[in-house]
Amino acid sequence: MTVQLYDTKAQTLRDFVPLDPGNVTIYVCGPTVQSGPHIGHLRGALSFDILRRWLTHRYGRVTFVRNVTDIDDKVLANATDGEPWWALAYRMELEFTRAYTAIGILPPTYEPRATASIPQMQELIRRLIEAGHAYAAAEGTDAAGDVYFDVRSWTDYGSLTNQSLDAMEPAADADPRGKRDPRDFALWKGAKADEPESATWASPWGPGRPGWHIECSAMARRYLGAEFDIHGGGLDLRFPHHENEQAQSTAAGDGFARYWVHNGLVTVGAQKMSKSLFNFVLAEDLLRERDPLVVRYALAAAHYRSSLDITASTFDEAEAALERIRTFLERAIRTLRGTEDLRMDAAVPAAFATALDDDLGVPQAIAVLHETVRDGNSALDAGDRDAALRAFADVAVMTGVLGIDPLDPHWRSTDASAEASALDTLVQTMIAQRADARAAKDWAAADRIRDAIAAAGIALEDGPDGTHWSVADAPRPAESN
RNA sequence: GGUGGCGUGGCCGAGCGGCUAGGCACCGGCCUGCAAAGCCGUUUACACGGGUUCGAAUCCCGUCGCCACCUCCA
Repeated sequence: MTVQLYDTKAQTLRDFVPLDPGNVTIYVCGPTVQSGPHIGHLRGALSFDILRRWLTHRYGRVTFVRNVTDIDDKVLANATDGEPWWALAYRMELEFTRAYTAIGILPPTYEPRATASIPQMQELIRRLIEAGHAYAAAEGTDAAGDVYFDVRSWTDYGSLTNQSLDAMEPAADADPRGKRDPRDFALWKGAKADEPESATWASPWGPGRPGWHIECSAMARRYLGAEFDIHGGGLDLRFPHHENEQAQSTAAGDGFARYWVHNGLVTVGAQKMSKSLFNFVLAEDLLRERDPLVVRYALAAAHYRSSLDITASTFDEAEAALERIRTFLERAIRTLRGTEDLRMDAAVPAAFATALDDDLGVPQAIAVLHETVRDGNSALDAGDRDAALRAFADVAVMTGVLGIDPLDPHWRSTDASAEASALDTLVQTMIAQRADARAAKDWAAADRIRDAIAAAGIALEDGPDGTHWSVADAPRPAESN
């Protein structure tokens, strides 16, 4: 009954034992807000959203931190045409939030911006220098003002990704820039003449800005403490980012992350997305074309550690599977209407819990979900109200945990209750006319009415309890909130 | 060169030594005025070659192919 997680550092499945079972702590690397979100960002954030939901289900309380990297080389480089870097960063941050929200990713407990924790970063650097694991570049070199982490001083360096310094690809001799070792990385970057003053902070080592890696170390410590349970991020962040984070924090004396969890990458045509290959799928485009719930389902359906290849039918299949779930829920509600506590507070089915406990086995959990849907449909066919009610409650609680409940108001397109009501009246009238035609065995007239309704994108279903309609192919706005 | 991962039926995608994963698609049946939805059933597997075992998709060895990281990247 314990949760197991694959720890990428240990390279094995480990029993998850939180420091404090009353408050599980998770830090996930958030986006560098240099440009808009793509489907890979969504997949990564979604993986940890589901992990967070499941651990919340298991432990009751999870403190979940996902940062915003709003100062970085790329942010400065991408700010052009008179737009200040900080304006770009905020504009992109809003895009990320919008996309995350659209697919039902819950807001983090805290969402710190890097620029709001500069003192904490400086403090960490100060401790590293004091401990002899960091040094300021020599005066007079073109690296003056920089502070570097001394990788040779920390024998544990490389332990996260199982690499030895000597085996690493030699950094093409390179310009040592006053480094003791070419692999030493910047903790603090001295201000450059061509960089805006607004991106410069005073420090004991002169004006400058923090290096990328120190940002996460400092924010994790600030919001979760010197030691916390889970550190997450994309597989591509393992090296150098996470390796460096771990080196900094542990060299400074912090316990840091106890479990490292990494999500697999999204590929398109079996290749990693890259701008040079023109195979980038931007969240904005995707969410304009697809129901956000379908996007969520499709991105969640594969195991979080496997790479997910996007093909032409990826989202069509997700949509069909969701439709099956939705149809069952709606059918059950119609049939079981009047039953007390339709959405009873059911515990999740054991098989479902077992699947998620096993390294967040969402694919198997979804298999349990679909089996329950089938059982529920069978029960409805057989008129077994108790069994149907049980299945309904199970499906509701399972889709709730996964955040894919089709009936959740979150997925409803913009408030259209008045329109929906008007439409219902209209369609009900036509259904009644069709019923008359059918009663008179005037099949031609009945089919004409059904065709007319179908032309409007509305599907009819004849059941023992009457005819029901649903919008067959609902276009949804990109922003549902 | 170093460190990891992957190769399952028409497609997606589980599987961690023996018992049907699941979804989509296809075909047959039930239901229906016809459909739709739903239910039942059938079909197509484990890259290749060895080995271990009573038994392997699952463990071991080898071969081939693919991917990621070692440089900014979820």
